[in-house]
Amino acid sequence: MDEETRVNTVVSRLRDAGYRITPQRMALIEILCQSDRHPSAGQLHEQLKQRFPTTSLATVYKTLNVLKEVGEVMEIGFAGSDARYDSAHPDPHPHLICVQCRRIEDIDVQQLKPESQVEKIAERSGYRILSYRMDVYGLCPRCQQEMAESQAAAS
Amino acid sequence: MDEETRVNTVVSRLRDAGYRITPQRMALIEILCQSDRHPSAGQLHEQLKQRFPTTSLATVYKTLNVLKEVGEVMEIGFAGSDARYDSAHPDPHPHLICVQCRRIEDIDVQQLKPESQVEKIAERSGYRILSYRMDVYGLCPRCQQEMAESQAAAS
DNA sequence: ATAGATGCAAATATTTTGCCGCCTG
DNA sequence: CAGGCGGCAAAATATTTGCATCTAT
Repeated sequence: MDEETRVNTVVSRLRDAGYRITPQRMALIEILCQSDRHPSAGQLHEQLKQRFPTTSLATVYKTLNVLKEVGEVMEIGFAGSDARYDSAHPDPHPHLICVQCRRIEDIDVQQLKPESQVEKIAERSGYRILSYRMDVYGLCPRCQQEMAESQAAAS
Repeated sequence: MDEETRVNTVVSRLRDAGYRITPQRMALIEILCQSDRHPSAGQLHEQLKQRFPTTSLATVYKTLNVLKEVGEVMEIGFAGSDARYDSAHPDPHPHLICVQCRRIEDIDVQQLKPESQVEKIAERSGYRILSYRMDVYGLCPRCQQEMAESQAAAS
């Protein structure tokens, strides 16, 4: 799905749920769909202010909550850090997170099939499974290299 | 590993890292190892105050950070909510989380083998994988039943 | 026209930090 | 007895809420 189609999908979903499409919301949706990083509310606010300088952070949070409600953004929460948002790929999928530079990448689901495993869990636990989350933590190639270089310099 | 052994392991790890074993820390470690729930800092503080009424929440956080540092507690963070801690099972393992009552259960790793999948990710991404996290969200049997009953009453 | 949205500020919630007196090792 | 630790309060961070004004439908 290309970016424009994705934006239209989100807009329709909002409208159908009875929400208004304001310029600020429109802009936020576009920003969300453009970014393949996984921005925080603050980062989204910074970008939004470039187009609407008076926009408040509260509006960003309110809009994000609305988008969560209609299922068009996924929120990824971490302890001691702010939450990250992903609208380009609202369906559950695993993330690869660099513990050094905080970069968050999507993992190609082709590589990993958690769904079949999740079903097994449902059967044995009696839970009705709604979604899942999988994060893999590590050092990205860039940070590995930087650490190797700084170690070499120190010795 | 039984609870007493686990407590001793944590205590040794702290001592070896040069940290002191104070009565408050001892008590917190015991509380952590006893609970199979996944308590928050506030809940731990409540329990700790039963034995040491003057204990402050700051001390709980400081001790938890020390324990994280030596790798003897795992912190599980959520957006918009407080972090939960798990010392009984510090190795990475999946969690089953009820979105209604916030209960967090451990998933028997026998049911699920994320490690093999995680290795595949390492190969293809160039990341050095350090750990992973997997959460499955759903409704626990109890909450399913409660929802069914309240719906029946409403109709 | 009007229900709902924005933006500002203040409130909440969670976690961290500074400082001082106390206690463990 | 010395440096680390506990406790208190204040700060820092992240998110939500109240309210007056404005606007999309």
